[in-house]
Amino acid sequence: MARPRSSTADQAILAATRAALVEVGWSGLTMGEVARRAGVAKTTLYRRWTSKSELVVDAVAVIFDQLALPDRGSLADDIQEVVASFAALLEQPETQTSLMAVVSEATRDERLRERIREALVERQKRLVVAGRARAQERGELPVDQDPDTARRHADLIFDVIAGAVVHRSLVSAGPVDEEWRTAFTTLLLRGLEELSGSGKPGPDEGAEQEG
Amino acid sequence: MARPRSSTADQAILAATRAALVEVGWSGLTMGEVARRAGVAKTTLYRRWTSKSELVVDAVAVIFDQLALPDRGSLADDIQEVVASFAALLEQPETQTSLMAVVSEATRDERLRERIREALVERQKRLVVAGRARAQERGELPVDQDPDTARRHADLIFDVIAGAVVHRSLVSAGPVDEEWRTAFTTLLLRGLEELSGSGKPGPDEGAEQEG
Amino acid sequence: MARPRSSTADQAILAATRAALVEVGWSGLTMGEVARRAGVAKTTLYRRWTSKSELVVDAVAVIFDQLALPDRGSLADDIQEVVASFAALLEQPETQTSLMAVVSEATRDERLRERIREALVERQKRLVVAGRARAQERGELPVDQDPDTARRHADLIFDVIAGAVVHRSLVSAGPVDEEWRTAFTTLLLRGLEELSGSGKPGPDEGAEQEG
Amino acid sequence: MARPRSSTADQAILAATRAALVEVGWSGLTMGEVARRAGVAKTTLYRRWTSKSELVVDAVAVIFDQLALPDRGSLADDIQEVVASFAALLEQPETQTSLMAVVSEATRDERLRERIREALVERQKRLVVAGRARAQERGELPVDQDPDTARRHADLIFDVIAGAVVHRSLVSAGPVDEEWRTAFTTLLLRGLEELSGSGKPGPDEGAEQEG
DNA sequence: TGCTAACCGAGACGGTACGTCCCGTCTTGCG
DNA sequence: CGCAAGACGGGACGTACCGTCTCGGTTAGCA
Repeated sequence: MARPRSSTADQAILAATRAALVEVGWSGLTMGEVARRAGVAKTTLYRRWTSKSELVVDAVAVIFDQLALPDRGSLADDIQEVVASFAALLEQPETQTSLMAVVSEATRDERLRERIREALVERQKRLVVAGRARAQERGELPVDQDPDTARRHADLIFDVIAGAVVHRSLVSAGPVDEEWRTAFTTLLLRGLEELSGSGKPGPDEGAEQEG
Repeated sequence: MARPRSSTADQAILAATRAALVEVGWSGLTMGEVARRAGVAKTTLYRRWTSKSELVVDAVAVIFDQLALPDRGSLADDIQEVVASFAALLEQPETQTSLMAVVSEATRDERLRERIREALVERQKRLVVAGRARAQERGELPVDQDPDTARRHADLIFDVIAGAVVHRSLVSAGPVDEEWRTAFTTLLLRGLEELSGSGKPGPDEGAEQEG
Repeated sequence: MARPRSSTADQAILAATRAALVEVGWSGLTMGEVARRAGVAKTTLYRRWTSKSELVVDAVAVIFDQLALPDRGSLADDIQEVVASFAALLEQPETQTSLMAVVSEATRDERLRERIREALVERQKRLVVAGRARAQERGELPVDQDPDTARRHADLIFDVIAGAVVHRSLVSAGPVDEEWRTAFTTLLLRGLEELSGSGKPGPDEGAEQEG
Repeated sequence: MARPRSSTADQAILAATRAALVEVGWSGLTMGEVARRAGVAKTTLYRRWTSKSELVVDAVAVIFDQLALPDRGSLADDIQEVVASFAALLEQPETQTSLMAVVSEATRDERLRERIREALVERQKRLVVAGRARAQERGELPVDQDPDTARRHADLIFDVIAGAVVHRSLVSAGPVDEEWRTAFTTLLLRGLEELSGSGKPGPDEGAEQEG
């Protein structure tokens, strides 16, 4: 009956949020400033997002959607690739701050936790699923017997990869360089085989493509 | 020549910070409230810590110092143990929020990053070092040839364990239960052997592997 | 276009200021306390008055507006009257302190000086103007020839009366009693005639003095 | 028995106070800053003066002691002279601010009021006494019959002169220029004659309205 | 095609916490 | 044992944002 909400405003707000994040970071980001940049009233902003955190989750989600998994020919190379591109994303200051800050807020806010799962975790888990499928096609990993186990393994692998990279770059504050990526991939690769192989031997040469 | 700083005040402030964190959480924590609880003037507080973040790093560090690594007889059990106790720490809401918030702030603050490395990362890395040494004594892992490589491996393992557990519980928001711990340990264990073995199969798996 | 400022708040703030002045005096007066009493946020207060001084000028101005000049039948009596009522105002401790403190601040603040001129000086000069007009009607003083000279004389008379009374009661700390008022009026009255008469002898002293 | 107080410190403190007053004014003046400039501990300062006000009264008193009354040959010229030199003093910003601020504080502090009377009022009243004496010698004013009346007249004159000049320059914020001084002197001179007109009835009794 | 309700921008509002400044007092160790 | 140095508990400052609440002015969709 009455006037509908302007969708132009939504886009302007998210764009303004990203722009402001780059310039002033999470803690310097204020609702008032986002509103000002978007040429929008604070009221309008609060009508759509109840907090800075929710706004930032939505604004940041699209950045992670840029991640892709080009086929590099082997599982090892695919892992190295995704680790490298994820680390590259985390080098952008606004991604770092936003991600951690939002996670921090979420520890006290179930609603926000849910939004993070939807907008970030589940969306990026696709990379793991794709990588595993590809490795299975190549015969590098055994084909899943049980879809439930498959999902649990994918979850674990996602947490190990994302967790290790984030911890390395943000907490330990060390570089995610060639050397680190190689060592990490080595560690992960054998672990993966073991996990998937359920007791089968896994010398990385020897019976390599033996299945 | 002048009056020295009161170490009583330091203790009172850190204790007050921990107490307040439990009650009101990170975002509810204010410098004024900490000062009030500690029976101290705000100025005294700012004379020692320039921000809420630095204060919380120091206050939280002692909580992590409680982590220990009792000898469970095998590397696998030791890993399971440390994962379980680390996860238990992360179940306390104030630990969760504080840790992530502080990491988030640190992305824009080198000084804070350094304090985190000193007070948290380097201090807890001792668990990995101890676990590896013990496994080497038991013959579960080959003895280090090169101290530098040893350190890099310890760093990697620390990031993988801490990162995976944190990501699992805080980002993916899944439980760190018996099942997850077992799967994670399996993954990690084989990866470790591979990493340490420099191509050689682990000593006690030798026969098994080669069949 | 936006919400207009609440005039209710203005009134509440000025009233709270006066009330607080009576209770705690100038130096005990804080912006925070005024805001609390007025049921108003500090920001609202600072939006209108940039300092305690400006606020107090406005709050005190209305007290001085109570001054009136009832017709006592002669210039001498009118002067005695205004001196007495002005001195009575200055006996109130909050008027004393506020007035002097504000003048003191104004010596370093042109903006405040202007506000004092507007809110106090110009407003109260009306008493002098009215008194002179009445005296001229009565024939006690010659009618002004030149409006500019008239204004300068009024200014001078105002400074002499206000200055002498303030100095007497606040600096010399002596009483502005009947005796002092009579002596002061005597002094002022003859001076006035001389000033206004532009060389003409005063009506009742002429022969006496020259003789 | 114990070590005596350093009198050097006293001089250094008063000098530092005057220097600081010139630079930062009354409101910018802090005990800590005075101590720092004087190379003295705050403790030492508080041992001698209990408040900023008392310190400033003592520091400012010596400035007023510079006032002198050279003989200009006539009462009118002497008055013009003292008004001019007093106004010149009041043009120095630190004198203005300090004087008014101290008077303001004094309205709530009898001890300070007494110190002002001693250090400023009584000391400068000498100018009036000297001027009257000189005028009486010249025959411009009748010789005093009663010392008590003489004192009261001197007090009144002092309040009128000091009050008018202070009010003119600090409250009305007008210039104490040649024109103003002349008008003021005219007013005062005739008033003085009338006031001194010994034994004669006051103008508002006796021959009040033409008689 | 005009009514009218929901939308919009602007920004004032009552609040909370901030980090700073200065207060006046209290150690501490040098001379 | 007086002093400088400066740490201490305390209180107010003026600012920055918060999230809510008027304000008029502006659409959009039903009548």
